[in-house]
Amino acid sequence: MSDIRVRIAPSPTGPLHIGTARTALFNVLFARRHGGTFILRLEDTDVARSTLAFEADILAGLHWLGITWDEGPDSAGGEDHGPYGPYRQMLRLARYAEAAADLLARDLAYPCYCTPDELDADRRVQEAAKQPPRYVGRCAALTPAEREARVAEGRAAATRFRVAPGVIGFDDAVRGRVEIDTANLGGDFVIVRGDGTPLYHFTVVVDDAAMRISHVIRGEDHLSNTPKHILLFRALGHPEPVFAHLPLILNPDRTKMSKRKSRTAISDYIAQGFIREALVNYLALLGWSTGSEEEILSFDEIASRFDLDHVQKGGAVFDPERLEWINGQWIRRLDDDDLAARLGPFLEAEHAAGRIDRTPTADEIRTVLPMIRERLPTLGAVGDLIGFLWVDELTVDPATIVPKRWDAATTATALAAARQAIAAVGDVSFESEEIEPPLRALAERRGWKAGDLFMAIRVAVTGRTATPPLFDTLVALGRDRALARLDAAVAGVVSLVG
RNA sequence: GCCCCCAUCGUCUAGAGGCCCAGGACGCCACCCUUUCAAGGUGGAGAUCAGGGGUUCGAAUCCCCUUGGGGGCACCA
Repeated sequence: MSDIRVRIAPSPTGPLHIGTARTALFNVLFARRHGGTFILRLEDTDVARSTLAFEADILAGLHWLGITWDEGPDSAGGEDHGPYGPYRQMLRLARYAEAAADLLARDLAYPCYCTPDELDADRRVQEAAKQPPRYVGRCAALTPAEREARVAEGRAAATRFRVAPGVIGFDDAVRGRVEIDTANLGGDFVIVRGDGTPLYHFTVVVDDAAMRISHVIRGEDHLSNTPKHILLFRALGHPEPVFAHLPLILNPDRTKMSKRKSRTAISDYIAQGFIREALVNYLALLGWSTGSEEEILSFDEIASRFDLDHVQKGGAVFDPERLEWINGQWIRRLDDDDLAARLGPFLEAEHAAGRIDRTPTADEIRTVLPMIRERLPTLGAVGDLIGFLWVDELTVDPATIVPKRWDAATTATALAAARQAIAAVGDVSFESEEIEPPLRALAERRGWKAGDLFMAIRVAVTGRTATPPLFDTLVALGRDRALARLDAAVAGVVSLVG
């Protein structure tokens, strides 16, 4: 195992986001490609917004995608494993406190007694003057006596890190050289809240240092914050990792992908019936490419090709249609048992929602696979596609049964004749090759276009104009039910004739 | 307001000075296949490589400027 160590550090303040999933994916891919270690660390210091439910959603989502970590918590609220634990920040509070005390002792940081109101006021003044927001430094040079006075006032002290003048430069693995003047960092920044809980910029560095992270691969939204992190690494006396900032995933209007404008929760995609192979494939290709024209790739194939050099710099608009196409490609590649098993939950959901009257068995699903596999953009489409197979009372509007070129009388006659022809096919030989010839012969004999006849039958027995191949559908329905539906349809259409 | 990043078909992208008057994929259109819908096949429309200057014998590829877009600037992560 190489000494490459990367991590994903989600915050359990919301369900697993598409962007987090992709960042996690790029990190594992990088680790797997180079024989490194992939770590999962929970950044749960925002106690007000973090929940165990979100934590569970995130871990389950990553597991569902097939993303596994070498170090970190196994499950929500579960045990940590790995030599650098614990891997949830609320369990590492003592370390942050120690690091902060060290910084304080060396005067690299100082206690700040400013109240939120004071800070707000400062910000408003700066805004009015069209100045960039920045900490004014009110507490930067307090004497011991002045500090004691504020404490005596009962003011809580936050800890601020001193930002020294200078230019911070680093070689981003995807963007190249980046240099930022610390004068633009907004002044000394808070690393520990007044209540003693540490803040993100601080914990991320303390932990990345402690966990020996070698490459920080994250979203571009952290690019501007990187100098703060570098300053902290240096203050803590730890070598800086390599940084690699990935392009953002965008809404259709090219702003950072958000819940408001796009579907961002992985669980939504799972619920719609996207499969992990497709999501992984699609996400990997969002911002990265093989450099070749390969499109459909498995996790392992991607892992063997992955590199940071081919990561795009510009943001990428999330394109649901392309995802759906890739999903269809992967669904077609699944073997029967696998596909049937994955379809199960979706059919159960259809049943639970009352759209079908019973949940088909795995065997039943398997027999119907050949006629639906190429017609499923998502697993969730299965109900609309063949749900009619499992409804007891199919209600069909008679008017929809009449083909465009036909009138009701012709339709009634044709359906009745078709009913006879189908009934003539015995129960034992009720196969599509046995059903088709007599129906075609019937159409020819009466001068009907076969397509019209078939369409009338199709709508009569399924209630839809778009279905899997008709004869396979009739077989799947079974002779008795097919005939019963035909009878009902004839009656309906006859009533139309009046 | 300040700082940083980015810029090839509508979208995802190939392209790392001549192989490019720019290739693939999604989507779109047409045709083929066909009982509908898909899938599949074939073909097509679609990008003066954001614009303008350079450098070079030669630039989508290098440099500069402009424009546009995005991100960041919290006692959020």
